[in-house]
Amino acid sequence: MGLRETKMERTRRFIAESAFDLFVEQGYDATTIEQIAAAAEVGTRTLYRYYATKEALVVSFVENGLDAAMAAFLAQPDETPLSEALYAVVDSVEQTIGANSARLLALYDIFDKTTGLRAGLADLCWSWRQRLAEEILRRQGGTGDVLHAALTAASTMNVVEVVVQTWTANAGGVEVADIIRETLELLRTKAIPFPTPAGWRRRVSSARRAP
Amino acid sequence: MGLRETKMERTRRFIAESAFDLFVEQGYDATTIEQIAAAAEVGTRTLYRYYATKEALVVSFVENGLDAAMAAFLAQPDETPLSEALYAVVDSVEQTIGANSARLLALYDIFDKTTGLRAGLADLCWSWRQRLAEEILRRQGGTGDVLHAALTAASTMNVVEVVVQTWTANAGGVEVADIIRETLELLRTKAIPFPTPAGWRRRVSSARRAP
DNA sequence: GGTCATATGACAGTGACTGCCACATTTGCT
DNA sequence: AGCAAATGTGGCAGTCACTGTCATATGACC
Repeated sequence: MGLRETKMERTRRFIAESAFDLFVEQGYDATTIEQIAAAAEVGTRTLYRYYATKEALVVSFVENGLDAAMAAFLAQPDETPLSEALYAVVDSVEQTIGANSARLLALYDIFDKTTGLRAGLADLCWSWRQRLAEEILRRQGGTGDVLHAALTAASTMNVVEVVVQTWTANAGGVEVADIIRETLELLRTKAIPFPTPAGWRRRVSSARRAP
Repeated sequence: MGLRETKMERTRRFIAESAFDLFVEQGYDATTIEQIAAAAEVGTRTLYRYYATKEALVVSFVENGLDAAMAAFLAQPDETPLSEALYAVVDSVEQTIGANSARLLALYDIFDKTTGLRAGLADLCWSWRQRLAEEILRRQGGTGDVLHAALTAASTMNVVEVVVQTWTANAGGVEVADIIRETLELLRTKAIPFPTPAGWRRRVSSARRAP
């Protein structure tokens, strides 16, 4: 790697770091781009070449975590059952949280103190879910059902979101591993009720008793 | 209802209407707030009292649909099985789409032509999911599992999102009712694989074979 | 060491959004 | 009807995120 790229990587990190510190210290809204640029010792125009928006400065941290999770999923060989490959995602999230718990708590504190920041996070989850759906479909060799892939991706993402949310709601006082175990246990033992039109209930339940 | 409120309601509607027309005509980004205010015959300052942000002008349409869906859910008596009450949500969405299909297609066209608008939509879905989870929990008399309620809400929302997305992806060429039927059929017949650690596979599958 | 590519930063400008204040309209009371 | 309080309206000035442009500086390659 050339000197140039090394330097840029360092500035990139330094900018996010400075921004994060300022956000923690005086809040997201109260912090201007100019202040961040000054703290990071770059011009505002340069800052914008590294991070397209102010939001991106915060979201990038979560983005890194999700990228790691996606990588963990893609690293699974195609022979592994899908459910295990999906577990790699959850596992990666656990590791990420475990490795940066203090930082992440501060991060999520910024998130819910600032209405409007959540939108960026929600959007990130959304596009990530899209990508996961595509990967699941590709993994099944294109023979799979698009709808089914979308639902699978969405439901995995739900697990991640619920886990993270539960963890932050408890201010990190509960082990992530425990939350994950509990959530997956719940999914295994207690069916999630899905929408069912009134008329079909009898037919369905009798069909289920009939093999 | 007083004269004042009637008038305000009308302006509110007129503003959104004018904004929508302009967005369709010349694109979201290319339309300024001043133009919208001019078209709606109000001052910009007044416009902001009705819609807090430019984004809200677009999102409000979806918000109305989701509000109707929530109302449909809340209208279900507590005795109805949860799965049927959740169906009321899906059903409401179907009705909304059926009643405004042309308008909604134009709306979603704006959404995916404009990067950054999606965030508002994603956030709306997110907060709506939260509300649904709370209502599910309350419906079960507080005895229910928070995690389970969250997962149920999320998975219902997934159905809605997948249905709407499939419908817009087909540019309205497929009946919403068919998409819904197919999606629910899929959920009924084909289990969604959830994350499972590698070691547990045998134990689980053998447990399942042992009634 | 010279040259080319590319990163930087300053400047001016646009547009979303806000606080403030004077003005107009509705409402409620007599 | 008429007055007063409450509340909606709109203009103006100002802040701040963000962008296009261009001169300058700096690492990369020969």
